[in-house]
Amino acid sequence: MPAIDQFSPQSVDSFSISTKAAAAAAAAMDSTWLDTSLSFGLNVNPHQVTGESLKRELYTDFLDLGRNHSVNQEAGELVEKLNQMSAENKKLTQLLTVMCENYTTLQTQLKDLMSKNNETGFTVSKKRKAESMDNNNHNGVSGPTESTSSDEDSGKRIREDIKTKISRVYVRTDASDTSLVVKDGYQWRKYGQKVTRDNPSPRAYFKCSFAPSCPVKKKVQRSAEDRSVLVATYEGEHNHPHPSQAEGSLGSSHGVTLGSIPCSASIISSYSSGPTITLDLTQPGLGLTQPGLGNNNVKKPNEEVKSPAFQQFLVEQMASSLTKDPSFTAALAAAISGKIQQNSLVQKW
DNA sequence: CGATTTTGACCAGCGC
DNA sequence: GCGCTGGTCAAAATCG
Repeated sequence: MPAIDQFSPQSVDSFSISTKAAAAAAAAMDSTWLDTSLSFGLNVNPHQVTGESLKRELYTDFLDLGRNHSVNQEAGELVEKLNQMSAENKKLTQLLTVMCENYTTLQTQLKDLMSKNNETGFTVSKKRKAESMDNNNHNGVSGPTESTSSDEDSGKRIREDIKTKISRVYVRTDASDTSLVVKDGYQWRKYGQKVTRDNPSPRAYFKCSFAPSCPVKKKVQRSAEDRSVLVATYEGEHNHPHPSQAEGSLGSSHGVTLGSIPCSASIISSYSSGPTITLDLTQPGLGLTQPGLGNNNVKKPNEEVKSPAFQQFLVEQMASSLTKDPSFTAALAAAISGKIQQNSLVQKW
């Protein structure tokens, strides 16, 4: 599962380590290098530096600096900046450590839930005949004409035992955005739209573009409680590869993938019965919570959670959430610029 | 010009 | 049986 590996704890650890190294370097600079630079500024002493040419160069530089500016002031500002950077690096390191821990915890919980689900399975009783027939026709050869009245009773029994994959995904979008589009990487063909009784927002009905060979259907409707949340209900399983995977190139993830969801979202995947799992990526702790989105029935995670497509979805959402978080990007930028500054200063000195 | 979306009509299940 | 409701169909419109 390459997508998961891209955000593996190992990779986070390595980044964390490198950030720690940067922080350590900054701390070291605070105690030694900065003191040296300060001493240059206040009382230039080239004999503290080894290498005659370097000493001369530094001495000349600082004499020039002293002529043009207040060296003391500049050194003070530099010390302040580097202290800030050091503190920021430490904060970032801590954040990454916490994030890594949370990620590991979340992964463990997800595995637990999936294994539990695999043990128990679930049964959905269908209200509508049509739905049941759709569920029976996963090979895509669908249509009421295939059902005969003679096997109605046995059909009923079969329908009762039908195990259909129904997953629900909540996507936070702009409330003013009226489009009922949930970009999940697959291609869908809209075949209907209805206003339902319990929700003033219209419900859109989609079929997979690979239909009739692919039986998957999707319903998208805004949440009645929170109009900024789109509720996408998936029925069935795709019997073809994810378009982005089918492309077979590494760059495919830049195309129509789940990462293109126009939001950093709270994503909830669930069965139509069982505990609902809310993966709230907007929370710093990436914690599991119970949603208040009107699902009075408790829901279980679907096997779809286990599918590469969905895991890629999760990973991309995590990455998206991180990259869209201004504080995270600012801290990252500070860390990187700190490193670059450090390197350039080391080269110069 | 083919694919997709829109939208009113139709169908089927359910409750009364 | 009738009405309500959710889901689907299919012709027309729209889009690329």
